[in-house]
Amino acid sequence: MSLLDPADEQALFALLADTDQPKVVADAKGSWHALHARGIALDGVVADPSLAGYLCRPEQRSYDVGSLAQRWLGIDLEALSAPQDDQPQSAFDLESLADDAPAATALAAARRAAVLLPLQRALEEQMRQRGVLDLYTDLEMPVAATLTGMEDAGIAVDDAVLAARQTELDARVTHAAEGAFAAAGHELNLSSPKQLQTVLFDELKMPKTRRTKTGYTTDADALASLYVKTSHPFLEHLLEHRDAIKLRQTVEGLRKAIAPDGRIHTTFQQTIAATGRLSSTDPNLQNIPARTEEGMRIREAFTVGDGYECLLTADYSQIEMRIMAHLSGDEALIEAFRSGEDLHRYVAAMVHGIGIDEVTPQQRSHVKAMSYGLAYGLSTFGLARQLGVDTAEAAGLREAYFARFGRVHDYLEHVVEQARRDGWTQTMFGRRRYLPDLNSDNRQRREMAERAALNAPIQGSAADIVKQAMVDVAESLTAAGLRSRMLLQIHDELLLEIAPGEADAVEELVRTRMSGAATLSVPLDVSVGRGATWRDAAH
DNA sequence: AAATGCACGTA
DNA sequence: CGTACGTGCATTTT
Repeated sequence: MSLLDPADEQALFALLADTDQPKVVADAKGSWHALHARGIALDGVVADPSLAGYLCRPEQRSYDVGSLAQRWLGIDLEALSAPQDDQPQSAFDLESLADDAPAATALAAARRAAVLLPLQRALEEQMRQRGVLDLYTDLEMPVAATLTGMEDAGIAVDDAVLAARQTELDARVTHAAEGAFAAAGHELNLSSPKQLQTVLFDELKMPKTRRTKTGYTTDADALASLYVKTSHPFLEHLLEHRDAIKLRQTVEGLRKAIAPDGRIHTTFQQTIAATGRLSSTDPNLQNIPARTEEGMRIREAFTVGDGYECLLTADYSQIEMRIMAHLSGDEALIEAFRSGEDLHRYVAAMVHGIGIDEVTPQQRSHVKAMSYGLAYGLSTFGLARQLGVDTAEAAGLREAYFARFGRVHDYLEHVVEQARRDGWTQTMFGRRRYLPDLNSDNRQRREMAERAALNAPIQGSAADIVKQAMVDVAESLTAAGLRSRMLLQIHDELLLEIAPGEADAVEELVRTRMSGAATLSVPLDVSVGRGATWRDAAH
């Protein structure tokens, strides 16, 4: 039986022949644009990133052709393909298809290829029905092309800097381990939660911490609170060891990832995050340390490459809060952004009914935590824990906050309510997230889905806007004939490599395109920095 | 060898 | 008892 009718076969051949036309496919690894990156247009359009979790079986988040074919065409590719040791990972993995590959292998590959065109039709129809076809063609497809360029460019890394950091961290790890062993009275594996629990709770008789599935937590927060209670030197050394060993493994991973061209080429995943964000792997360049001095010294290793003038970072200020102001339509919060005052001081002044000059640093930081917690569905209990105050005080803060910013509260409730009714949430650009657990009988699952529901439109709209900005920036760079290029996206930040003499023009262009990527009822502020290293640029 | 759990880095 | 990720290690399961 042929899976392909003659018309499909002809269309497939046309598709294969047209190498200029960008084609995106979900291959066996869930990697979208990899094929496009290599200039191999051997595939059809089969998936859309915003369809995570419902084009495939709900419990499954991958987009492999097999499961898509199963769900949308009722074709079981596995059953059609005889198991083969040398079966390629996907139909498009041409290099693994040796000339003398067994006929059955070639047949299996052909079947996977053959299914693509009907699958493309089925999925496009789904996207059309769900109102996300434009999102796919006008945003995700251009983003895929942009990502290809960013991956190919990579970012220059100074291995000498990393080597120096590694030597320092080796010493810190050794020293901390020796101190910990002395304090414990014996050696142990400091990376083993199990062994740590024995030492902390059995040998040293410390008070029990929060429970995990397998025992008691030894996370940094818990260790810090144990240190407050016991002042035991073992805890100091352990925390120091944790910190140093984590940084060391980050540095080691980065060094291993340096390509022969002296640059690191990450892979951006476009179809993983349920909210529409990108993710970064091999290595993950979206979680390079930034908050501590030691972390910033790792960022010093990311440098401007030969033939370029500097790095430029551009990030959105408080983009999620701005989206919340826009989506909720809360006039007070909108005014807070329009005022040009320090946001958190302004909000704190409103919450406490005092003048902006009377806001204490602690009031500001508490209100800041509250504001950020809102978008995550932070509970009163969680807020209290984070601020180190009792739940009554946290509840009071929450009440005062919503007394001034009531529309925010109403909006968040409305989002969840509508999601429960529709089964999905929606971003500003129409990206959906399906949340079947909103009607779960299991309270924990249901409440987790509720937090996800109120977060998804906010995080997801931010992702939409940044993606739009990326497409616009890339288009403007090309249109202006500039040689500067985008290298990384870190959720609300873009990092570019600036060609000689282009810095001012690119900064202007990036500011314009980023702040104009969407029109909100509050301005989209962008802050820009330049420097020879990532650290220096991030100012 | 593969899966799971914990811990921790980023936005 | 705060969302979204990726990675490495230890440990358990297959």
